Amino acid sequence: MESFFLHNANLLLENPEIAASLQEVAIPMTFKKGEIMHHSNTICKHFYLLLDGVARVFYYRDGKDVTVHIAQEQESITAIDSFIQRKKSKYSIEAMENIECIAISRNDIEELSAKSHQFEHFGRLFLEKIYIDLAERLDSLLLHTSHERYEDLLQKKPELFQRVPAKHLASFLGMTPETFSRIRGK
Amino acid sequence: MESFFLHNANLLLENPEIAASLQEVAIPMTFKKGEIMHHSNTICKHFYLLLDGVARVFYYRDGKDVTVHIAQEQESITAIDSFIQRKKSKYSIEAMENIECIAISRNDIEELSAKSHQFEHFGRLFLEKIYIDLAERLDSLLLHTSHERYEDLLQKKPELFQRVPAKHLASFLGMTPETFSRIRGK
DNA sequence: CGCCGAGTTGAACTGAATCAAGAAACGTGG
DNA sequence: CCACGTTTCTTGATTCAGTTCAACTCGGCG
Repeated sequence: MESFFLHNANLLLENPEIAASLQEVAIPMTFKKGEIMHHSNTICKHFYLLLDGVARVFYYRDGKDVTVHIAQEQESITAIDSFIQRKKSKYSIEAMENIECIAISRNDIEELSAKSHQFEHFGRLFLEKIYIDLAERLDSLLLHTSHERYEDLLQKKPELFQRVPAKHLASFLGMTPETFSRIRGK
Repeated sequence: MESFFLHNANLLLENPEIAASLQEVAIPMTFKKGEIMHHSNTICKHFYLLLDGVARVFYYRDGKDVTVHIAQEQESITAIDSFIQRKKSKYSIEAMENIECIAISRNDIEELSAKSHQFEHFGRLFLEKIYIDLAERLDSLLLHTSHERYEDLLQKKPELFQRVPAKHLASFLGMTPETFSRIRGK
């Protein structure tokens, strides 16, 4: 397993033409720690590439706050359901540190895709990548124990354990804070 | 939740130009019940659109046969990991009834995508769709009990309960055959 | 007929959730 | 910079859904 749904945006930025197109429409934005970058039940109009800081996507599952995605620098984050389906999202996005990022609007992405075959192509590649990530995440949740998922994340993204509150890592890994704490305490 | 990962291929066929392009490269194929349409540990070169019959994608998770996708008529099936990443797949595909289908090779899809912006566009839409399906499947497994997942599938795809052996439905729903049987017996 | 895989049923087990309560960390205002 | 209240984390006891293991039944097919 590679990224555990932490999308690396390099795919988009490493191609000069794509990067240049994105430059033109990118809007630099900042968010303060704790700020909600996107509110659930609204349409998410932006796709964010983080330059600094950590953010998470979460929603309320049976009244409980569940984190489904965490992104750091060089990674992307959006309310994917809304972004794809152009309907109100069940997800919110929260800045967990002060964030510097660039935002690209859904409309601009559509326009660039319509205009440029190559851009459309990279859009497809990006979706292929996050699809595989998601399939791996699903496998991990079904196949591995809480212990194994904890160790896996610890190995792949140790920084997160310093930067993100334990309760959010716990729900991201599909376990309760109590279980997370017990595993941490060996 | 809509499709529980049962991709409907109408997206591809309802557009006349796309359908016509696909016609040109589509290879009609048949498989007998029980036949393996794709062997794991080989590269899956085809994407199948089923015209008649039921097939499943499965792999061995800790030595156990786990079904991860089931497709009927008008739906598509492939070893998605291999198809996207062009590497050996961990999945196999098995015909659970005699199958009539058309096969489209990965190469042809790539060529059509390179040649036709519109085709590329539909490729992207298709991926968006299966991404949302997969996200819903993940949610379902985390949020709902075995009971609820059973009822959900029963309501959405009652035909499958006649056509597919219980043990495969069980693993598809993320439970043991015993649990499946107990739920079925009310 | 007799076999064999599939399905059912029962009993014991278990990983993780839940409930509860105390300790530590945080941040906000004085 | 400290005090206080709130949130987060830890630790323990209990519960539960679902797995595992095992035995038995059924139905199709040689």
